[in-house]
Amino acid sequence: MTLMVRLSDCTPPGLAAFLRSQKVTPTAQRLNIAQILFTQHAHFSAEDVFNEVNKSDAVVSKATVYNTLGLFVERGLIKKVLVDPVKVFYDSNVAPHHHFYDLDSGKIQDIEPDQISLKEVPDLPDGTCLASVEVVVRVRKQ
Amino acid sequence: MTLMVRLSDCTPPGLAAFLRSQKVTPTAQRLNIAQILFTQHAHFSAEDVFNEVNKSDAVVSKATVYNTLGLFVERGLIKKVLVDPVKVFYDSNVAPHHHFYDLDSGKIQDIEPDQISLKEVPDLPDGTCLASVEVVVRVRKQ
DNA sequence: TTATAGAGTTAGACTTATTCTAAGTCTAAC
DNA sequence: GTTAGACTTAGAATAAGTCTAACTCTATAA
Repeated sequence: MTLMVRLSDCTPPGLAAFLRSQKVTPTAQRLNIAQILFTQHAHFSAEDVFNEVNKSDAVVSKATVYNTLGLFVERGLIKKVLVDPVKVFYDSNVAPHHHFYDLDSGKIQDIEPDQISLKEVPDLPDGTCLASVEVVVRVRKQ
Repeated sequence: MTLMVRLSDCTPPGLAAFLRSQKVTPTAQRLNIAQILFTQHAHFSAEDVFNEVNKSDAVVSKATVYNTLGLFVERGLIKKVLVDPVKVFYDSNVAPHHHFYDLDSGKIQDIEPDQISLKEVPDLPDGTCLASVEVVVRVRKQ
């Protein structure tokens, strides 16, 4: 269930098998979206995915794009990245890593996990368990 | 210009002097908003500030709330906190620290700086300089 | 003081990301 | 093949945040 496994076969049948293995019914729309997400490392907004998936002949509605991204997040196939105050990005790299966010260009870049790491994880608030640790390094021109 | 200095005098004249020292003209609306932000440690959404400031007799418009929060961020008096996918929070604690975000309740909590810290800052992308480093530890019930 | 320029504020319209709704379509299990 | 329920859809709805254009205040100079 790592990124490598997913990327090993990005043909429609390969993606369909992968989705099935994740208990996701592989519909035509989901395959189109999966193809976009899993054949390249990038950070997509919902709008990016919508534009990309509808660039060719395929037509997938906005609602389905949001539904599918939400489902994939729920299944752990992609991760939400909250770096921009106005929209959510989605990252098909679910391995532990962090992000640069360029305030001027709005571009997101991965920070490799060995490039940054926490000295210690703080004591969590009572009655809670860890969900994720996200580091965002904001940079600007110059 | 630390939090301590600011909190030492939260009377209207004290706040007015503080704003003036930060090159911010102390209007009635800004004083009302500053009072809310600087007399307690908390994380406010724009809506929180709007409700709080209009709870008593004062009436401050939504536009002014957004303008003022933006101005205070620009002047470094408060910080934006991006932890929630749908709205921005503002933190009157500008000292270096990080945040817990409870996915179930939506509550934000400070992580003291000695509780977490980075082993090393990664090499920044070419042509950029550091703006900020933000760590968000997401937790959930249990 | 008072006049004035420009900074600040306002209501409400607007924009934009995201969610909802209700009706139609597909999938898969029998 | 039927069928129940999962999936998709267009478009309406929601909600955070921004914009506009008119009005009001602040503070500086005379």
